[in-house]
Amino acid sequence: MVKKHAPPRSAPTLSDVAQEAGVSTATVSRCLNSPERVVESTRQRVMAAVERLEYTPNFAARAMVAKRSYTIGAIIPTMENAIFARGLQAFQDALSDQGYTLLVSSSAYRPELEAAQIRTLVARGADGLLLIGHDRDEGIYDYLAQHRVPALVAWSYAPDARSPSVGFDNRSAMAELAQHVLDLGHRRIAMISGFAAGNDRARSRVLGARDAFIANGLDPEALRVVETSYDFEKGARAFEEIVTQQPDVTAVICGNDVLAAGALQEARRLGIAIPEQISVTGFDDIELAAVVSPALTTVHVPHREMGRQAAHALIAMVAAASQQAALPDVSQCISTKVVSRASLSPPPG
Amino acid sequence: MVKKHAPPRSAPTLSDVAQEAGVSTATVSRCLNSPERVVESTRQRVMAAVERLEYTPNFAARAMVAKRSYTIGAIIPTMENAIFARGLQAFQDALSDQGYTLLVSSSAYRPELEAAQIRTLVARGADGLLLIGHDRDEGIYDYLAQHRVPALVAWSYAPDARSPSVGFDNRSAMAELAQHVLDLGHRRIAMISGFAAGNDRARSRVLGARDAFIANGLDPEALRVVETSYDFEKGARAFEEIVTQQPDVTAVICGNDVLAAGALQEARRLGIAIPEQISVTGFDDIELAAVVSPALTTVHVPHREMGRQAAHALIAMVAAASQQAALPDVSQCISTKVVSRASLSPPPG
DNA sequence: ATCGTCAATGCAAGCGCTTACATGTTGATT
DNA sequence: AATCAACATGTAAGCGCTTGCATTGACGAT
Repeated sequence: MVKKHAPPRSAPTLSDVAQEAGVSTATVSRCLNSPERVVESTRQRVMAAVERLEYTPNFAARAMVAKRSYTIGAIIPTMENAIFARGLQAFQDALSDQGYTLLVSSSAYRPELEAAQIRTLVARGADGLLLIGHDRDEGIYDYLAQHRVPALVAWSYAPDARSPSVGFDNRSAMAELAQHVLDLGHRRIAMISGFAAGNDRARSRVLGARDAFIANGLDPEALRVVETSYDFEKGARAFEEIVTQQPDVTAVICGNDVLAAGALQEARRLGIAIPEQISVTGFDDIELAAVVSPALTTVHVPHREMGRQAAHALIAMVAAASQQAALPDVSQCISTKVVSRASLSPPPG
Repeated sequence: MVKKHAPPRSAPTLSDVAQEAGVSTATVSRCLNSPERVVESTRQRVMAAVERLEYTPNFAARAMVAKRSYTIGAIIPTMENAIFARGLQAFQDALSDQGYTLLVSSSAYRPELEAAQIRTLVARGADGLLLIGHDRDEGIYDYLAQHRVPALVAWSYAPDARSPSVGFDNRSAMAELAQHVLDLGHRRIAMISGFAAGNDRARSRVLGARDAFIANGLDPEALRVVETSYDFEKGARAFEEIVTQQPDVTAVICGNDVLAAGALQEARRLGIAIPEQISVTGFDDIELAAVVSPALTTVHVPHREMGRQAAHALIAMVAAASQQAALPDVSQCISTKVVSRASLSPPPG
């Protein structure tokens, strides 16, 4: 007779544990979810059975009945560069602490992809969503509202937008940085910006720079802006374009550190001394900013702090939503500050 | 009399659709999952109802009965720096193309955290897991086997390890780079490595460097190794330690580009010219490597390619597992190559 | 006309869990 | 000793879906 293997025991279920411990499934469930409701002695017996069987509750089943998945979705424009990485890491850490899991997607800065991913995440039962920036189709907010999935916007603070946000004021942050540039005496300034379409952060930063021009009695249109995608290489190309077409610029304000690093690299290639001939500034203060040479003068954004706050805010929203309560006001403006490093100095001459 | 709102219609279910279309739930389910099994006319009626109600299947319910979640979990040591970002992005893109969603966690290089996260992801019903490196407790592999969750290791190739892997040969890649260093005439060499404990990649890289020493008839113990965590600042400190204690070194091999960038920064601070006084090398070839100055000589790892391949491999494993089939052999060694840039030159003198 | 066949559809079980409600125990109170 | 909280535990319904099996009816063959 052929020796029978033990049937490939598939994952133990609640009732396996119940049987093993000699109690009902309800008791096991209670041990796991509200241990105070079951008496010490039973609990120990149950827990022992749980250990012995290496039981782990089936998530789908739990989510189905609880109508909560303890999952948060995040859709970021890209995972490739470090812009969102640090903040997202902090976001995830804070989430884990509260027993939530993170589902991430990246949209490659493409609105239609983002919309599709939002639907996917909602269909997957995400309890809440983290979105970057405010700029998106109204219909998406309707969809979210209808499905009762709270969404929080990060990386951009806008108190009266459709969604609450935990972020910073891109516009005034950039205005402050531009003011530094102007204070040093620069007047022929160009800006390399991320594409403005569908990106309120990029747009606000340009507006901020122009604000500073206005505040100094200058024509804001004198700020030449080159738009491109957030990419080293693109930053380099934009810088090249600027110095070719406008050889007299003395400062180039970049929409973020990645673009600025690209500009620096191109400058080196072209033999342009930074900051002696041209000053360059960044935005975000990712690690890169301090490592390139010359180190970048940039706007420091406390990404970790923002990520953590965003997690708490979103969890609060989810909790409120699950009790049908009114959404709490969780919006928060995280403050930024300009950090001065070597890449910015007075104009030559 | 108070005007009643329509009851906050919660998400429509299969049976809502069935009723709307005048068919049974089974038919609706079939329309959605195997449309060829239902006749054209009925299908149209059902689809119309689906549209009208804006029905989206409940994911948890589906996952529960199908025992498939179309979710892949990935646990990476950190999201903070760009080491894993690019590969993970490619991994995610490939996954999305196949209808899978990615669940990510980061373990902060802490084994116990990683173990906990593996359990969480399995409990969450991940169909498969992407893990970085081979080094972990045997028990984890047992756990995974018992739960029938296929796991693929990436960033490290080891054909006879417990798990299949899609990665590169850290050891020989580093040996090749070290050979370049030796070829230039360097003999007093130090290495800044990531912590070796629990990190086979870090260990292999050190071994690789020693291999090159041996191949050149040198004492492998002559390679002084400083271990630290993968962090700019730590790289800087380690570099400082090395040049203080061994002022005669002419080359510092770093375990990755982040450490190397830290070393570069510290060298600048100390007024040490790279590569004139000391050469520095990295590993990974993340974008950073080309942007710092001097640009880093490093080992180029095709992260995107690796991510994509890993996704396909893992999906194949999941498919096999779900049909109880034997796991296909998906292991793959991705080839790397040394890229020479300015940070490495012959020793002074 | 009768029967068999097969495609289309319906019926109903059950996935693993939570929870309202029912039942059983205990000990304090009178 | 009888009564009754108050609490511990069990019973069982059902969450939304898929799927094996039963049923129906149309059609061609006899």
